[in-house]
Amino acid sequence: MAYKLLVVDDEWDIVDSMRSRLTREGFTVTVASNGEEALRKVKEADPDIILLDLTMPRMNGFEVLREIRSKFTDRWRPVIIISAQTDLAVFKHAYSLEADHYLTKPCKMEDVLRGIQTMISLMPLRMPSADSHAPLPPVAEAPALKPLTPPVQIKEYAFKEIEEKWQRYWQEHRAFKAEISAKKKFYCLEMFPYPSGKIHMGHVRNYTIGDVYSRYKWIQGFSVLHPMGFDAFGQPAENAAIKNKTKPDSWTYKCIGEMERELKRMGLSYDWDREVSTCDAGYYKWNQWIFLKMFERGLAYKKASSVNWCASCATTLANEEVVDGGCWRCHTPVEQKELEQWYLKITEYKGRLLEDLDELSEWPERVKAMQTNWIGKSQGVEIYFHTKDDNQLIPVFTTRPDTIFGATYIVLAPEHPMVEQLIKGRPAEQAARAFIDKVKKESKTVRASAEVKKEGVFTGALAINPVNHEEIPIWIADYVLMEYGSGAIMAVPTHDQRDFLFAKEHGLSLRVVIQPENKPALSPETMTEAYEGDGLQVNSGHFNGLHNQDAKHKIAEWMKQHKTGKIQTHWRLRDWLISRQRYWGTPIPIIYCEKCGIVPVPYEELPVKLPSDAPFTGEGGSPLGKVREFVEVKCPKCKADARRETDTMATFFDSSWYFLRYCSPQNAQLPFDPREVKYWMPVDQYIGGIEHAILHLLYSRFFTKFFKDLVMLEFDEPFTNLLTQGMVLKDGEVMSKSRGNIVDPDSMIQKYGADALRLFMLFAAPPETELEWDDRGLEGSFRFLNRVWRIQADIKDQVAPGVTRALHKAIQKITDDVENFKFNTAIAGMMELVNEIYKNGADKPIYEALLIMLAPMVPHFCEELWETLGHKESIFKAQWPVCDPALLVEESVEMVIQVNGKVRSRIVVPTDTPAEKLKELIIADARSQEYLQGKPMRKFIVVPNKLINIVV
RNA sequence: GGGCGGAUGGCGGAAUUGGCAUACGCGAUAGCCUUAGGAGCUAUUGGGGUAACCCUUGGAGGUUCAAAUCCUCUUCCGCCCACCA
Repeated sequence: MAYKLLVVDDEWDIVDSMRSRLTREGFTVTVASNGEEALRKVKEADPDIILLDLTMPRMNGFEVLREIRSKFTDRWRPVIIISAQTDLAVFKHAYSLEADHYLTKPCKMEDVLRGIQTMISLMPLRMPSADSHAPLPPVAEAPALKPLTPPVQIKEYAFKEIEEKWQRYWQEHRAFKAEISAKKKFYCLEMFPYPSGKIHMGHVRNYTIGDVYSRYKWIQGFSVLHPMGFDAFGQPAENAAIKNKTKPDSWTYKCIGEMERELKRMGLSYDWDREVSTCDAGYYKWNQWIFLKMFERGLAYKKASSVNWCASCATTLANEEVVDGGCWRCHTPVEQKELEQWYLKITEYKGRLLEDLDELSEWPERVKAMQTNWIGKSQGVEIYFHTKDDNQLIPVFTTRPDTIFGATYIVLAPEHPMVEQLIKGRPAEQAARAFIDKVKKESKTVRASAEVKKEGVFTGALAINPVNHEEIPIWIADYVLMEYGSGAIMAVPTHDQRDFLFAKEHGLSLRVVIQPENKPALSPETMTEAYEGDGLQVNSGHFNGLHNQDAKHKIAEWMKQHKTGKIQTHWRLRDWLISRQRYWGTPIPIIYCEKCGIVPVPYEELPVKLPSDAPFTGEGGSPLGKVREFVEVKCPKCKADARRETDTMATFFDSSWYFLRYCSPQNAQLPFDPREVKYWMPVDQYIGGIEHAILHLLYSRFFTKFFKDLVMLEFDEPFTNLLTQGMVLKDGEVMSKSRGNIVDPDSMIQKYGADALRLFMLFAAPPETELEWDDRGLEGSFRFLNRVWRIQADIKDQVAPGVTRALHKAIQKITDDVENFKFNTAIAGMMELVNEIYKNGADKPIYEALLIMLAPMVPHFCEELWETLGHKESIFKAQWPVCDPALLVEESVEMVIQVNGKVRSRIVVPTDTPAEKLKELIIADARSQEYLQGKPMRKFIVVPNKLINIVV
């Protein structure tokens, strides 16, 4: 039986070593690093023996022991105290609390094991006795525990001091100040964070990747712009305001401060002088400026649309705030409410947004595919159906005009404007109205998520199919959306799965109009699902026999001629709703006047500032609407009493142009200085999560094109290269609070230093793929740094030529890998070089070259060693090592000899030995001959300096 | 349902794009060393077999002198979008 041990100590390294050693001895080991955790673990893991340290923060060992003795009395649980306390009073007190054994730190592992063995041997003798349930006898007051001298510095390099030292150095020397110069520029940008106050592993990964690349560019001699800022508007600040009675601005700035500190502890090479926060009036002023420019050009406009509305909170809800059809805060059922809202006419740029994707050769294909789908250009035909009774037009959009002869009914969305007149006075009116009301009540999310079941009602009206003049019924169904196409479809149940299901459900007729080739013929009676593939036209009048792909065009053409339809391009992209009925965002700079209507705030009055004293109750609509001084204004045109817009902008607006603001963050005349932008833009490398593949990137592209149209920019696309980094997982799952599997970056920095953390993040996986968090892996990175650290103690004057060759091979590989973001293999290359150095030694130039290549990844560490080696300037002023191809050439190579594709032998030959010579050598090679056995060679294939394959 | 991407040792991942599968790291095993312990150093580590040798990149087939890589079929997984007409 494996005994279960619980080891409790606040010193992580002791706990860890005990765990590994005791596990090796065959025990099941649970660990805890503080008293509270220990008690929880006693309950969960039910340990047989407990090893307990006395001095721990918050709850000391005495208290833990007391708790264990009073709460866990079901059986005897030996407790071994392992403590550095040598005071007799402490010793006595521990025993008075029924400790079973006391070991003084530092102690030998053998003593620990012996102690455990003794406890095990005693176990059968010590059953729970009656008096163990009795309350503990009163004991003398616990003696004070002496604070322990901190454990000896076990780290071989003092990362803490080193990291602080160099962070200070970079700050004081403005080491990463971006400046316009004659040098080639490089703009490296990572998506700026929402200032939640704490960084998470995703940030660490994102920013480390960007940091390595920009530091690499620094060393390469580029003029680098590497800025950081905060996407600081948004709901969490408002929620915090309601909950904690704070103000959104002070809460946000506090979070920014905390986040900044954490980012700085990562040692990131930002030009902090260019920091931007979108909630600064100096920033959002330009949001308003841009909005007005768009308004002038008719790109910002107002239109009614339905929103999720909570009647009890009197507020709008984002889709994410609708939980099970109810308000996330008060669970009141969510309704759809029509509100006048501001939109941006992004659809005006749809063609350019689609076409210019071709320019983006360095973007991941999948991001481009996602954008293409989002814009959703599709070619089709708008077919004109008419009602039978009063000849009213019902246009219907389809991408499958080839199936028109199979249309056996048409379906309107419940919101379709013609529904009312169609049902009026018909027998089905009652049922139809009930159905429409039911659908209207459902929020969009509910309606979209309702799977499979397709509900609908017959209007009682008929329509005429324009190609064959057939009379077909008009239905209303929830599976047709008003937002897409014309809000009406022709239904072809045989060739569209949704129509098929609906027709079967409601007993509507089916007709096959496309027969697949080389497959059994379809018939409506036997079909179990729609056939959506290609085939030959049947039941299609004079189009019979055509392939449906040809018929598509012929039928469209025919309808155009007979004016029964028109060829139409349809786009999925909608205009962008930017109104938010919230406080913590950019106020939309608009004034409503009874006489003059919608009046823009004059430019010279910008910014329209957020009032700082808005009330936060979470109820009764936007807090802005309750601030009289804000709402009540004079009309800029006629000076009459007027009302200010209380909606604010969606935060996506803020982030659609921040990369331009970084070029001249202080500029008071314009959103960005054209001279600076001309030098720095476009962004050479953009790095961020895939979750922004659609909206943020699309909006940024839209803004860029808009600025180009204002002649403020000369380029079409803002981001030349895009890298979408993968997520950080723990145990195969995304790290999240709800899963409780968060690993806090800051605590890892405490333990191993920022450099080790950075190194691990880069080494564990390529940037694009998911990264599985692994404590052990981080330790491995830390170990590697220590290995490199120790080389300094043993630098040779001369080394074997093999080491120099290894260096140059490494330079070639690492340079190529870093350039292409293959950091994991770049680090593997460095590890190989270090292994070589451990075998054969290194001289100073080799060590220095290694440090320079390592510097972008572990900057503090390399700066420190660089200084130790006697350099006065930062390592980032050094030259990136260059590979000398002449040194790569080896005099001899080992070649693999294959016989019939299987490795049978190897020979060492001079480099570039010709094939003829190789043949001779093989005839002389005994091992090869064994396999050839005098059989004639049919083929003799040579891959130079690598491999020979002989076919017999 | 549509689109994109995956599947390689006990684990994270390599493989110059068709040329020695498993680099590098983690974990594991043994030894050395010294320390209370950790750390460090050295060696071994895909599976089977005493060995020669055989097998192995989710599965089945194919192309090729040669396949993780190309082709066909198939299974499973992940992400994004989606009653999109």
